[in-house]
Amino acid sequence: MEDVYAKAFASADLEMSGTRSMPDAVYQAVRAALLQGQLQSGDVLREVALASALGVSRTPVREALQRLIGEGLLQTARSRSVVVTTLDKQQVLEIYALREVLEGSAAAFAAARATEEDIAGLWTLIAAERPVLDDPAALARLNKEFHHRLNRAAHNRYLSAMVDNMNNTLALLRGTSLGAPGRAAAAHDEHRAIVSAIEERDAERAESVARNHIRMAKRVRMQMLYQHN
Amino acid sequence: MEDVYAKAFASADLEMSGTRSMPDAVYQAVRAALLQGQLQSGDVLREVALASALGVSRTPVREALQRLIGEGLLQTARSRSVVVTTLDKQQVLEIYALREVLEGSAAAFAAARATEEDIAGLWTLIAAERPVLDDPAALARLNKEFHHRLNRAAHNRYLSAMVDNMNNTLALLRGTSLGAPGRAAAAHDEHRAIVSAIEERDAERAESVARNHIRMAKRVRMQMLYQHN
DNA sequence: CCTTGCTGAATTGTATACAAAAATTGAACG
DNA sequence: CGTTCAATTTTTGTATACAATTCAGCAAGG
Repeated sequence: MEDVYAKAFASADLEMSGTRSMPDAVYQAVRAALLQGQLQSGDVLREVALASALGVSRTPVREALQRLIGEGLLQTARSRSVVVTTLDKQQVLEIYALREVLEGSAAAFAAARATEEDIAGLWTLIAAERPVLDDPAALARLNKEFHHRLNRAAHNRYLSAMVDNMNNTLALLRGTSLGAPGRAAAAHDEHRAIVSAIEERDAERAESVARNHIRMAKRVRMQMLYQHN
Repeated sequence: MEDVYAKAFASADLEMSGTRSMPDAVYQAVRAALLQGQLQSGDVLREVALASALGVSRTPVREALQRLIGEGLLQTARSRSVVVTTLDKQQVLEIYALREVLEGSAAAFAAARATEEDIAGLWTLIAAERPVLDDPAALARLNKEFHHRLNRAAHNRYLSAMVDNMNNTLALLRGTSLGAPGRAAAAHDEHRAIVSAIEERDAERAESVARNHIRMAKRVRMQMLYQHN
């Protein structure tokens, strides 16, 4: 009875604070377990096990799982069972291709629409990166927050939702590209270039450097995953 | 007892053919009613009414509604009730801004990756437009199919899903911009320009004309909705 | 005439019972 | 030793019961 949930939801006693509904609390808990890697590609999620681990009935669990399936973090196997999504090489390439488009546009939009507060917040995050450039885990957290805030600075909720979704899906891949030698410093510089362009309201340059940033991340990622391209 | 479901699901006896599950059949039925305008922005969807209209219990209905909420076609009001999404002007602008990015990229990708069959299919659809240029309803159907096929020709499933989702959301707005004087013929020409660029494998031009096509559609739509810009 | 608060009806949220489907086990057989 | 099939168990799908919440109508008071 090797129970994956014991480990994934050990201390997670359903933070109902800040969440309106019970399915939402389950959603948050499972999502966190996915993004933090406590659940990995291919892992099966069983309704009763999840329900008892979280102290609710199957009904809200099912709703939460459905939602995560809709977002692409989970998928149904042909036997009805729900598993953590596995991305093949082609899917990873498609996601990065789209991410380049979306984050490039987000940067361009941000150059036109970001508020001074948006820009100040981005600089603060970049400053926070410097002391942890050799701590991939801490840097990954900051990096995620940086991209989230950058996308929000575009002030287009549909765009933000889509980019966040793409980035969450990529989080299913184990490890972070920021651990590769020299990548941390390079990413830090690229972040600065993006925010500089936004600050100068240069949409064209913002898009260009943002796209370049994603291409670099893709290159490192593909090397880590498949040792080529 | 003014029942909106009687009209929306009168003859819809749950096409379970071609759909794997019951919630999926409900999803298809509600989605069709939404896209065909039998349900309009603000309409409330009640679980028991829907369930009895479709001859199932509330459980699969709830799953279908959750899915449609996730896609943005439905939304929950603060009182827990589920209503058809209402888009305000700002949301429409954001969707068109994103659509310009996405369909532009789709056209650019298609220029690189479309198969000969993809291109032939697009020409066939364009040819089918000509005889119905003065029938907005028929043209709208063909137009939807054209954009769907164009996006698929990009061969990026995430991009396709996102564009389709944006277009479905826009379908919640009543009427079609293709009814505006001269718009049908113009859109027809723009479609030809897009496919020509793709056929010539000119990604830059494909993106440019596709973006222009969306901008034109936006302009007409905003005029229809708000009588300006 | 408008507001406020109460009561009953309607509606959604959650749990659970039961049915259907899938997975597993183990025994028989090659 | 491996394969196949049947019986058992597990797991998911659907319906339904019950609880909690929200809504509607109406009466009393300002």
